[in-house]
Amino acid sequence: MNIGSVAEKTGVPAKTIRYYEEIGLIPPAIRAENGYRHYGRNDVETLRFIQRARRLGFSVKDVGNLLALWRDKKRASADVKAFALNHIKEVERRIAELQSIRASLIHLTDRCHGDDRPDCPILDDLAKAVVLSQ
Amino acid sequence: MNIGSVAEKTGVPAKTIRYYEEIGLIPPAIRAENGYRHYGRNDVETLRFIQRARRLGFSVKDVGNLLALWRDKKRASADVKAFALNHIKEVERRIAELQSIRASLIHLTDRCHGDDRPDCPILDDLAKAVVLSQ
DNA sequence: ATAAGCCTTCCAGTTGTGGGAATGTCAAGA
DNA sequence: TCTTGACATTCCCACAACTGGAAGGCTTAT
Repeated sequence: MNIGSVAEKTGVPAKTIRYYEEIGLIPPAIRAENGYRHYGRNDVETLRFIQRARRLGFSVKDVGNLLALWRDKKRASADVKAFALNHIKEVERRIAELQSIRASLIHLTDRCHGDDRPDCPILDDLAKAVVLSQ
Repeated sequence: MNIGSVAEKTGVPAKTIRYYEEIGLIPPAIRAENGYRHYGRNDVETLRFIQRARRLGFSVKDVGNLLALWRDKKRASADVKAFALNHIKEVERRIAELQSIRASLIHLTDRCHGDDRPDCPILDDLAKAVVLSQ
């Protein structure tokens, strides 16, 4: 299978597959006579794994660790779980931060009448005050 | 005031102030005889504005637009409000995405017993299945 | 004189791709 | 057979928003 077919099957763009190879996330592909990269089923499976983990917000580096755990058939499931729980904590931190930002923004916009007049508490507060800060 | 004092007063690192100048977010600072950048109260105020807007998740480009709105004393408050509401929508999209990711991760970890045994639904699902997908 | 603590510019690295150029290869149709 | 289109290759640049570091200049105090 050429890189284009793999890209189609996995949803990972060809360019990204080459990048993953370059940074060592996946091993170098076997080359055909013409120099084209050649892939098999395992490669597709691996790239799907990577794609799903990426969609779950794991960094590429994290995905590397997950792949290592995946390949190590003897690791304790506790290790994997700890890793995932850690990532959940990180996601929750980001959610909390965004929610705090959202609250501040809503506070600002609520007090802005939003008509033709120029005075606007949003900019006033950005300029002068601390907005809903701790 | 030298760049270091401004950095201290505003919380924006000196390096970042130079960067903002370079990309045109703030105008080039006046230089003293010795080539040092020199700042006044307005500059501090502007950088505080920028800092607050950045903390509210506005991109640097967005901050540029906010600064323009801020300086244009005659713009309608509706313009500013629309801008902010738009940003709220964007923040809410990001929150929703993260919450969906979080739900998937929790679904995975809940089914992983997390002990010494090697079998782990987290990796199994990443490898084989579509996780809580639409 | 020298040391510390500022300041300056410039260059490179970060994360995870995407775009595009220049070039090579393959399969199919006129 | 020649050409055309759709692939593939490598290489380098760009993005966002900084951050770090090197190499050097200025100021002030000791």
